[in-house]
Amino acid sequence: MRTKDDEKQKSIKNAVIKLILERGFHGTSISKIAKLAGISPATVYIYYENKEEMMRDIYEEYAYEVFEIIQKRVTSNLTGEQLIEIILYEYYYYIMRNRETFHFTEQFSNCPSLQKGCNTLKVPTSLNNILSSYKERGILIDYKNENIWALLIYPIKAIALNSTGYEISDKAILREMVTIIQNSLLL
Amino acid sequence: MRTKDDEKQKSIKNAVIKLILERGFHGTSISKIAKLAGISPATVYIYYENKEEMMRDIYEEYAYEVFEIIQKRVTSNLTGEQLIEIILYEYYYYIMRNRETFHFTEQFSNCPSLQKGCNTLKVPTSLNNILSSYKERGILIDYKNENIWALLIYPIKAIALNSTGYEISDKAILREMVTIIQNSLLL
Amino acid sequence: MRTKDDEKQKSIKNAVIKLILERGFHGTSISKIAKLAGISPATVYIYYENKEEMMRDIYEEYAYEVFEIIQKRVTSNLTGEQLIEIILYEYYYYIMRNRETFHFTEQFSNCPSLQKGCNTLKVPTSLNNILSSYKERGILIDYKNENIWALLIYPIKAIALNSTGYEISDKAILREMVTIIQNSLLL
Amino acid sequence: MRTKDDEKQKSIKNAVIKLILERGFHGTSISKIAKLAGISPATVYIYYENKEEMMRDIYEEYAYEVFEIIQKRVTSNLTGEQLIEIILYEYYYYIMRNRETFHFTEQFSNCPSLQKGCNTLKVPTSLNNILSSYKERGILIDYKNENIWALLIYPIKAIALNSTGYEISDKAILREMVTIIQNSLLL
DNA sequence: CATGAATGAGGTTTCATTCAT
DNA sequence: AATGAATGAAACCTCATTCAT
Repeated sequence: MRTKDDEKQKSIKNAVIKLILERGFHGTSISKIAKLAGISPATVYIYYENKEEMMRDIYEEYAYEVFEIIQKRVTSNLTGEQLIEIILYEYYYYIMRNRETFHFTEQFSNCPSLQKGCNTLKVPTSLNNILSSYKERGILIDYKNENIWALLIYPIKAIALNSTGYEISDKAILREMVTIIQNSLLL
Repeated sequence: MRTKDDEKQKSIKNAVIKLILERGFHGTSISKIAKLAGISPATVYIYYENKEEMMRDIYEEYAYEVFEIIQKRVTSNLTGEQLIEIILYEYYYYIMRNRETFHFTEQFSNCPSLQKGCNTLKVPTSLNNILSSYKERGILIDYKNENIWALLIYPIKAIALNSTGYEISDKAILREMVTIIQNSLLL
Repeated sequence: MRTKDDEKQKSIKNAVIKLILERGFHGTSISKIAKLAGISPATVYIYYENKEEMMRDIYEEYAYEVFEIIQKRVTSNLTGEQLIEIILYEYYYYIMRNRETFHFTEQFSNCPSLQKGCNTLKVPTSLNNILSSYKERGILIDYKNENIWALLIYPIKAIALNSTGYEISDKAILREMVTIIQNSLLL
Repeated sequence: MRTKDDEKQKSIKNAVIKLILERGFHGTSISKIAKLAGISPATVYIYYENKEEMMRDIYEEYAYEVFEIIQKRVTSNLTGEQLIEIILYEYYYYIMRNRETFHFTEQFSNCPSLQKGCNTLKVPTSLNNILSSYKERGILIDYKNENIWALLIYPIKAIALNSTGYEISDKAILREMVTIIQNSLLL
């Protein structure tokens, strides 16, 4: 028998992300995915039980990616300023480097019918542990974690999505935002 | 008859928003809309040229609504604290009161194919003028407007979307967020 | 608006019966039906909610037809011999005249998955009343109705389905069967 | 290995019959059969050339089973009453014991496309010989064999298929039917 | 012998839109 | 203006079968 082809699954994923970005969810059909991936529509169903499961699987693969990246760059011996700077920069440049997958996950998390049965995105515990450690050491103000993450992530999303494309002004905005967040969260 | 028409158009809009929330974009078809609105599919095409135009029209009607509401509550004789508190509270409770239309517009603004030909959401000039006025009077720190709005709006979105449903903890989170934003934006 | 076309519905029914007879249930697809009826597959769904409902509807239309025909020919002033002769002959020639619809209904009643939700065929009350009347008058032996119908109908089915096509021998067989049944059911 | 093969083929057959009963012909696919039989779809094609041949093979295996059973129980030294009683009872209880295979064969024999190339069911010669023997001895009335079999088999089918499930009334109906048939066929 | 991967063909159904009244 | 009928195109998915191991 033939063995399952990782390349093939990868090309399905790429096709999904490309199409979602270009044409949105409705506009991304199995046959279009298959055509772009260079396989038969029927083959998709060897790798995924149905369209919904396929979307969820790909979503969950990418949804946590950014947190994993951040996690790798963050350690407990950073200053508070460094901690915030790294998180914000990493998040910002992740979006810029991965506009496609980022848009994909954003669309997904705004579509209630797709999210059904799909764990809503949670910040990994280990990252919350780091926050706790900085709070205990009196570096980070003792705000609720929900609010801290809302401040670390969402404003960055806003400026990344509205990015002008002019590198100089983008950098200035990001630079300023880092300062604002540092001032608001550090003692 | 003028009245009749307006009623019909209104019932189309309501049907669209209800269906989008319940079943997402795919899952919202002309015939379902027509059935829910109590009219014939063909009648939809008397009011809108096609589906896309219909969606865009409804989107634009609701996208600015929240800013209009905020604008009405904001005047130049508020203290900085009041200004920020009002914007944040109004935005938060708008989302809570209008989850349906809010989700609709959020989905829309994340779907590239729908947004085509549809002005991306911009904060109205009058609101930017108010920011300028507070900056000039030395009340608001002179950050870039992009960043100020990113801070006034996006963290609130985050906490509104993650709302637990328990009023007490929701209120505490919101209360704290207001304080944080006040501290970070006011001199 | 266009009005629903009875001709169209009739041609759908004919197509269904023809195809079922030629190729069985599996082998009778909506698109084949539509092609044979000269309409679009989508149009079928204007007349029937889905395939199952379509099949059931057509089945129920024809399943009772034979009983209606028998009913019209049967009155209470017949002798016992005449009663049985008429029922058997009518049933036999109905099958011969309507092989297509008969086969259709037979297949249907043997397919458990199709019958689900479809009243199993029952002999109409009025016919049962006639049996009762003949029993009360001491013409028909007082057997259970289930058994009487099993004898009036099923052996005829057998010989109609195995019909050789040679009219002379077919007639002789039928003639003999009438005698047998008369002898077994009449006092 | 011989044993292994036979087991596999048997498990295919069981899967087919189970699925046919549960979900009808359409609804019984090679892959479902394979899954239920615990083998690969491709393996089915080692045992059968294609789906049609598989169905026919299984049909022919079971179609004659009931006659074989009857044959074993019938000998020439029975009285006429016993002969008829035994045939009717054996047939009835065969259906009750083997509803699955019985339904399978019934469906098959009503589906023209499946029957193609498949000998239509004929009563085995040896059983016809027995009828002849009883006729010659003046026990059985000299009706045509077609009619005798139509009376021995088809009314029983009717009452077995309409079985109420209440053993007492079922038994009474069967008991009565035996008497009727005995009276109508015996001198 | 046995397998899971692969697929073209086709299944049922819904879609956005137009037609005829 | 308003409608239900009508439809070509396309949606998702399964099928019987073959391929490569």
